[in-house]
Amino acid sequence: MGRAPCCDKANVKKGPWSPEEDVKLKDYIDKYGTGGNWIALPQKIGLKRCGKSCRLRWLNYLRPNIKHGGFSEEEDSIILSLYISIGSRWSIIAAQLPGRTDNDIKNYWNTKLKKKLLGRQKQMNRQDSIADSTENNISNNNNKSPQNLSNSALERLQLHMQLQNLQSPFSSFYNNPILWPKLHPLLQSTTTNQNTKLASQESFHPLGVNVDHQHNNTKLAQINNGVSSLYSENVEQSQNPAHEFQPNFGFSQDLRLDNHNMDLMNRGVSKELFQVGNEFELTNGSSWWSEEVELERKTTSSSSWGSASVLDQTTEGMVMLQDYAQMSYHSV
DNA sequence: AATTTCCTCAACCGCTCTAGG
DNA sequence: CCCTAGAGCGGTTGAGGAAAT
Repeated sequence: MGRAPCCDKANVKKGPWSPEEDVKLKDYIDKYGTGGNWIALPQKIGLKRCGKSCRLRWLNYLRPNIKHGGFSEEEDSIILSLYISIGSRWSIIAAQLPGRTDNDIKNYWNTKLKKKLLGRQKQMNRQDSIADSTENNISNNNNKSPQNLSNSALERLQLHMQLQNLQSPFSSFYNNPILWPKLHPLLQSTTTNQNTKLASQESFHPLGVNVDHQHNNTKLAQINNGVSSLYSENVEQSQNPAHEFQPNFGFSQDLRLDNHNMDLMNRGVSKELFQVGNEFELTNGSSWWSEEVELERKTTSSSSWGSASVLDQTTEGMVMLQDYAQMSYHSV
């Protein structure tokens, strides 16, 4: 007993779209819109296609103002930063890049950008192994990751590692993966803040390109309109009476958000998060930070290391979450 | 020139989420 | 509340082209 198919597979055409099909679909949507019902749409137009297929074709290819290929370095930066912060939430990442589709970004990441980065990481690793083979052995043994660590999370950790290595190659914490999962993120934050400050003092671009910081900061600041300020202001403020804003590298805080949201997810309340101005509020009226403290009090540790969760659902047209991205390239 | 291997990206699959009855 | 249909999303696949042998 499986799930009922969304359409009659036998009478549905699959595979690449012909130009005629494209024209039919585009003309219809241009004139009448989707009508809010993709499933019914192909029948109205006389297309032997699944509604989902029509939707995908429209969103990824036929929709106006779609850009294909030719990602700029700025786009690379944004993708990388958001990937590190929130993982493979392609639709959210795509929302930050006008004209780009989630599918496009996903493909670009999987086929090019990731390799570009990991290529640099291999270079770094080779240098490291010459410099310190002992430490690497320990590290390799410890790299046998917990099975509950998703690939996405691992990849993000790897990228963090790379960023940190490139910036601060001798940072023992980042070279010692065994430390990561064992520390509760809340505890981790105090440790990593030191590294964070250090790391953010130098200009850096993981792709090895020159970064126009001013430009990027402007762009990235636009992205940074939600959770990061939430986190930095609510949390850092509580820890730092002087309320000194520290641009941060994202590692610890990101993980804290992950854990927080994983906790909430596990409790089935994450859907109830809403963005209220610069802070999130639970529907019961308590701030998420107070909720976090409460959760922290109740739970001894959080074992979930799944991919990041970002608060993204709001009503139509509202752009959500976003941030996060305690962008890597901020210089102080 | 022929064959094999690698790479890219459009499209599909199956799952979760959401809204409406 | 519960159920269901449709929308949306992320992971995966495979056809076709490019590069290597």
